[in-house]
Amino acid sequence: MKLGRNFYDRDTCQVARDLLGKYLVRMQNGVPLAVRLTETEAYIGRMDKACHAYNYRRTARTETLFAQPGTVYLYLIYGMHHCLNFVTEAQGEPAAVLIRGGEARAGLPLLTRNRFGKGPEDLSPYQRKNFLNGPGKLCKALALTRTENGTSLLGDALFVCDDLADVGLETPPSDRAPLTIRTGKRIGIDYAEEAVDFPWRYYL
DNA sequence: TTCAGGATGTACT
DNA sequence: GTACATCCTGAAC
Repeated sequence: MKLGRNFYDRDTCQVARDLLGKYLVRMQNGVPLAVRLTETEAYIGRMDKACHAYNYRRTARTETLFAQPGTVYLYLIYGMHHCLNFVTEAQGEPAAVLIRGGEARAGLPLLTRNRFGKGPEDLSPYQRKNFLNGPGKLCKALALTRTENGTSLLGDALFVCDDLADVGLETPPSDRAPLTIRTGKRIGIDYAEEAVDFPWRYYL
């Protein structure tokens, strides 16, 4: 079923871990796009120098991080890529999970069209391999931009669910195998001093 | 397969 | 003015 507010209203690392293997569903013009989540990272403002809202820093950009759990935090990075995050913990606690990677499960033709401007059958092996393995790539394939910043994950346009049957699709049996969750240091935050070593990256 | 370097716009100092 | 929770390309191996 669709994950509710209570799922996001928890410890951020726990949410990041629990999101692995779940399905992110995005409705684009009535077409369901579904991605199985395989890589996430936790960011916690109260003590994490890698977080945009470190030490409760409140600006126009970080305002979304203080919103209710289950809110979408979407920003532009390096002038050209978007990063999708799910706000966690109680309202007023700036924290979120960055969605770093996934695997396509539904809506493949539209996903590849968004990402590469062509159909699945026309992808090169390199494009197949590097399809959704990065936060910017995932946003491009799902057609997510800052327009979605501040929107809710509890609605019908963008949400996460346990099972593809919730969207009228079939969950592949291989997705039901037990998950092996790995952890490691987060990517691309070399500036974050002691937080560089926090093992807050989770992946299958 | 790996690596270096460039693209590009916004937030914040 | 500087830094940035990234991605792509082309060259070398």
